[in-house]
Amino acid sequence: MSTSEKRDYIQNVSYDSVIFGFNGSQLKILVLEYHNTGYFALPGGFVKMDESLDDAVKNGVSQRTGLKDIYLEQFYTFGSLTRSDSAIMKKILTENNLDTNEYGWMLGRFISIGYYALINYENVKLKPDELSDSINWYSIDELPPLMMDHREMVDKALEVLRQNLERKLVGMNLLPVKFTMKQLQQVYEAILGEKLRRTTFQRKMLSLDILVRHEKLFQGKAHKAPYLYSFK
Amino acid sequence: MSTSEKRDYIQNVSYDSVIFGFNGSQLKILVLEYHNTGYFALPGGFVKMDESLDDAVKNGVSQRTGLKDIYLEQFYTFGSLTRSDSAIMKKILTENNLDTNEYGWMLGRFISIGYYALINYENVKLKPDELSDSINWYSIDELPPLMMDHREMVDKALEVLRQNLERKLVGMNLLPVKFTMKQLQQVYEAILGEKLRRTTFQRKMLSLDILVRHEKLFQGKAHKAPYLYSFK
DNA sequence: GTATTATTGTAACAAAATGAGACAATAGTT
DNA sequence: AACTATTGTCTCATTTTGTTACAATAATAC
Repeated sequence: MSTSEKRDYIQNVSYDSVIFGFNGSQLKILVLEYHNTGYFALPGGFVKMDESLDDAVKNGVSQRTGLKDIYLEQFYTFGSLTRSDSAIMKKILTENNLDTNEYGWMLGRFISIGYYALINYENVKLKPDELSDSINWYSIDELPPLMMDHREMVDKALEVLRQNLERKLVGMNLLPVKFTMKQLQQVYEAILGEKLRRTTFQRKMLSLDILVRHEKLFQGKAHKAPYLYSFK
Repeated sequence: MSTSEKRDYIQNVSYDSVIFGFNGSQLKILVLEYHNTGYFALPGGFVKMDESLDDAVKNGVSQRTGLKDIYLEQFYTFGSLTRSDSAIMKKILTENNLDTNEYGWMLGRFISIGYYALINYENVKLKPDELSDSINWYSIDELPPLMMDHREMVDKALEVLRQNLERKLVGMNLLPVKFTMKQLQQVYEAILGEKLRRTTFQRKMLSLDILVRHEKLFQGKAHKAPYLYSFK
């Protein structure tokens, strides 16, 4: 980044992303850790003056995951005065040997737009950015302490995701193209945080008329092989 | 406004509000018209550097309606590049004899956070601001053409309001404290845009255990008087 | 007073959706 | 060939919702 870049971005506006993936049994999100600070945070970024908000988020999430065509939903905009913390940002800059004059604009108050992404866990190639040590998957019930209001963001993202689960088709973004009914049920259970009845779930899904049944999946187990399905 | 105020506001960020009221039969929203321009718009404003987003909206809506303790919900943040239109803003400034140098910051690209408000129609005392001719109620199905993306905002606000109708209690904000079952049903019908079955609606509402039944309301009509209810 | 009218509150039954359990089919193992 | 665990579907019970019916009024008309 160069000094001129300050003017390229909308001032005091950022975005943060809650990137959901599903490893087959648990719902996970991506969390990064800033160099030498112990600060864990959601992947975020800024919006260029000549770039739409959606594109800014899309590009940012793509860079970090190596994926294109990411399913994104805006879930809330965080605008309280107390959410920004200049001391935390200062430490992040200092530990990364960045000039706090040049990057002083990062210390101000930010309104941040939250997006969640649903991605296929297995296709991801994680790429830390310049400021961060690492970016890793964490189970949503085993998150490290997140800086500032990022924990609140995760909770809100999950709340909105749960609400959208009934209205929008979610599974297709977290699963491979072909999946078993059990896998689909596990996605629902992971998002809702509760067990569902197998027979009721299957009846419901089939009655929605959104699935195509394919060949069976032989898993080498000593029981009946399940069918594979895909979304219409 | 003075020149110094430019620095008091977050640049390139605005809010817009969809203020819903219910006149007894129709759902209405507040729309203002800018002086000498023919431009109809949603009430909006900017966010001061030392003010939370929620407070900015709360204050703005309060000033225009004369109400306190307004029920507000954030519904979406609009961040496309094409949504801002400097020609329209310029005309608004010119027709109000405002210097386009001093107020040039209003011509730029804005990310706008949408909130909807639910208020008791009857308590409102409307106050146009300095830039606008008038502020008036319009039925949601008889809106004038709105400038920029404000029509899209109304549609999105209504969509989110409908979704929230099942989850959150909405009637209390659009009705007087005590109301009849019929009035409550009319609010639901106005929001959902469809007729509901009287008996089913009544049974549902009573079974939710959220209403208190009070005395009857004698309307001077030749039929059984309905009970008044309030929310618990 | 008494019949009339329109609306309200609730009951009764039908239809649909969901919960819960049972069971046959079956892919691999013993 | 018997056994095991899981899947797909069926059945019946329970709950929720749709629909109709009807008694209980508050004012009006006579």
